[in-house]
Amino acid sequence: MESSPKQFQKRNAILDCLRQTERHPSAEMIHDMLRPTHPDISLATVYRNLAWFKANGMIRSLGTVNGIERFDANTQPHVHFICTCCDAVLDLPQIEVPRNLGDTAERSAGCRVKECQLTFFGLCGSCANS
Amino acid sequence: MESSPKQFQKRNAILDCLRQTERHPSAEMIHDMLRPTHPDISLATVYRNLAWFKANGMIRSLGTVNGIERFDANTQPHVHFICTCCDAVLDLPQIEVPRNLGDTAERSAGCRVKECQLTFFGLCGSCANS
DNA sequence: ATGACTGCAAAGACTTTGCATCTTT
DNA sequence: AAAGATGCAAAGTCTTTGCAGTCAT
Repeated sequence: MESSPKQFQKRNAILDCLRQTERHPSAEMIHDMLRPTHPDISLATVYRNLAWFKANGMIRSLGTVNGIERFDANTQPHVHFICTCCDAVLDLPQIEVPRNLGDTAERSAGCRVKECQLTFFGLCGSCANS
Repeated sequence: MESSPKQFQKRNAILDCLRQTERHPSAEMIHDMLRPTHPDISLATVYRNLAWFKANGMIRSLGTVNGIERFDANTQPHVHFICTCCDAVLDLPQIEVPRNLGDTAERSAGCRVKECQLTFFGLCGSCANS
C-alpha cells in the first residue's frame, strides 16, 4: 500500500487514478472514481491537481469532448479515437503519429511546431452495433 | 449587394462572415466582426446559427482552443496549426490528411471511423519572434 | 394563422478562485 | 512560523434556452 503523507494523499490518488484507467477521464469522472476510496475528496481538488500536473508536464489534455476536458496520463504522442455517440476515448497505439510532417508544417506556415495531435472520430464498437 | 429577406439577413451574414475570414473564429469573434454592419445582432443569434449550420453540415467545428469553440466554413478535411501563445488557427493546406489510416484505425479498434483530424500546436510566426 | 428568426435576459454547464482549516517542515 | 494541500462555497466564463416580438407565407 501507499504510505504517502496525508498532505499528498489526494494528489497522489488523482495521478494514480489517471494512470490506471484507460478511460481518458474528465475531472468529474476522476472525482467519481475516487469517491469510494476518498469519500471527502472535492471536485475543486481534482481540478486544481489536474491543472498542476498539466502545467508540470506530468499529464496531458486531449482537448474537450462535448465541452468537457479529457485527460491522459500518457504524455507520449499517440493517436486517439473518439466515439461521437458515447464520448468514449480510445488509444490507437497501432497507428503512428506522422513525424516528419512537423517540419513541413514549420516551413509552410513559418511557425514553430511543438506537437501534433491526430484524432479519429466515429462510432466505437458498442455504439456501432446499436 | 445582397438582398436577402429581412428574416434571413443575420443568418446569411454569419455564414458569409465565416466564409470570408481565415481566422477560424469563435462565436464572439464573429459577433464582433458583424457588429459594424449589424449593430443589433445578438450573441445568442450567432450561437444559434452556428449550431444550426453545424447540424446541417454547412460548417465545421475545430474543437475548442482554450475552452472556446472555433469554427471553419471549410468542411473539407484539412490540417490546422494552432498557436498556443495567441490562439491563432491557421490552415496547413500543404499537408495532406493521411487517408488510409482510417481503415487501420477501424481494424485495430473495431470502430467505424467517420473523420480524422490532424492538428499541430506551437508558436506562430509572430509569437515565435517575440 | 402559422411557422421561422431574433433580441434580451435568464438559466445552465464546466471550471476557477478566495478563504479558512489542517498538515508538514 | 511558514509553506503547501484541501473542502466548501462563490464567482467566472462560455454556451444554451425561454419568451415575447417581428417577419414571411
